[in-house]
Amino acid sequence: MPRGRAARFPQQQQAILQHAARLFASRGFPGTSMNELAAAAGISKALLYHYYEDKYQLLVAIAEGHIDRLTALVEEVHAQPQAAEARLRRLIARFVEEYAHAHAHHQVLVQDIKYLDDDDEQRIRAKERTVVSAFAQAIAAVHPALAVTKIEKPLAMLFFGMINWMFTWFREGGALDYDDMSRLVTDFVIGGLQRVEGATEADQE
Amino acid sequence: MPRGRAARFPQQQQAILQHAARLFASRGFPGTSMNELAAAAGISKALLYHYYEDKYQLLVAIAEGHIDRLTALVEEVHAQPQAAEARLRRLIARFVEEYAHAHAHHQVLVQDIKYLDDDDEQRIRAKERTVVSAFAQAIAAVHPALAVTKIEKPLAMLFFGMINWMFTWFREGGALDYDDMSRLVTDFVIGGLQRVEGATEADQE
DNA sequence: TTTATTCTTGACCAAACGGTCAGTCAATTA
DNA sequence: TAATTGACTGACCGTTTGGTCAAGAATAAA
Repeated sequence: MPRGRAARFPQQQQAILQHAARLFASRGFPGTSMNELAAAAGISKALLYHYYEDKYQLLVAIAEGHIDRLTALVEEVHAQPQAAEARLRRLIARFVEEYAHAHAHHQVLVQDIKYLDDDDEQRIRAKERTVVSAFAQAIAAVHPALAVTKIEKPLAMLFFGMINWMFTWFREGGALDYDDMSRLVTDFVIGGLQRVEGATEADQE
Repeated sequence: MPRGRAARFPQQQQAILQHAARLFASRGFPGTSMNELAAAAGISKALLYHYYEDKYQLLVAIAEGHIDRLTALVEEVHAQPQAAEARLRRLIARFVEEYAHAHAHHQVLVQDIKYLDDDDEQRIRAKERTVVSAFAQAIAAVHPALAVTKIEKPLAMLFFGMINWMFTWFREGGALDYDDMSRLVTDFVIGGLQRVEGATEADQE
């Protein structure tokens, strides 16, 4: 006698999340009202609450979904057997690619994470840390000297700064495309790491 | 028979702006209420409106004040006669220093600029562009080949990404201090630029 | 001392907020 | 086909929002 959920339910939920990500990204979490979101999704506000418990759960779903995809990406690259520098290059290229694809979700992850409860924030930051660690490890594999002075993580963070910020100013259709950017960032990082390695070795003498 | 403004007026205005910058930085512009700000400043909400016309003017004052200081900083370094690489190093060091000093104001400039009216946003973004251009120029002075392919500005933006992001993760008291960070960033950038110069020259052959 | 003005506040306002609710309608299944 | 539930909405709720206002206290110039 019951009646199951409609087959469209997950798609509709996903569509709402997509609109939410775009709005949160451009107007911020507190700056986005549920009325705006309902209008953007083309449904009533009440129906919004049929698909998500409340506004906050949307934020959690966006942030957690994105960091989980990044984690999966790291593991995917890690699983492929290849030389250290090739792996670092591949990692950088795949991240630029993923950020370009999930622009809004990524912006929400970096800019609206502060609106999470302590519990949720800590859980998601922990996942972020594993991603950063994987990057730091990939860096240390190319330049073992950097791990000696324990600056692989700060260097990984400098890299994340570059590409997080990239999507606030980079617009496709200009002189450079994503491939150019990916190559530019990769060369910049590889060169920067070499130089820092040289400088730290000089310091230790 | 009149009565001038109290001598404390500008200081009080400045103190309020300081509290506003800290709150906007940590909770976002739409996420900060005037009640919270009044409480943080230790005054009534009504008195807040004696010192500032409305909430929006606080945002403008924070953003514009900060970008004006950065502009002044660029001109100060530009006025000193010195070699190209020394000037770039000096510029980077002074920026890291200034960001460290005006942490909250800077965060507001980068994260809450989107809440400005079109007019104000355009005016402030124009000022930002002059700062970026100055950096791009300093980069091109060290590596003229980069200007040929017109990638000095993207490279300058990669640099800004590094240091903008830096203040979301870097905390004094750890293994590295600001001087270490400044040196690390500088070496990283100098090395990265060299490598990119080499790569672009190879592309052109 | 008078007088004009600033400094300061608690009480207040309309609008917008996140969220709820009663109820309509359509689909599923027994 | 009758019962049950999911999909969906407009009207509504209490609270908080940015902002105002009348009025008192403090203060400096005349």
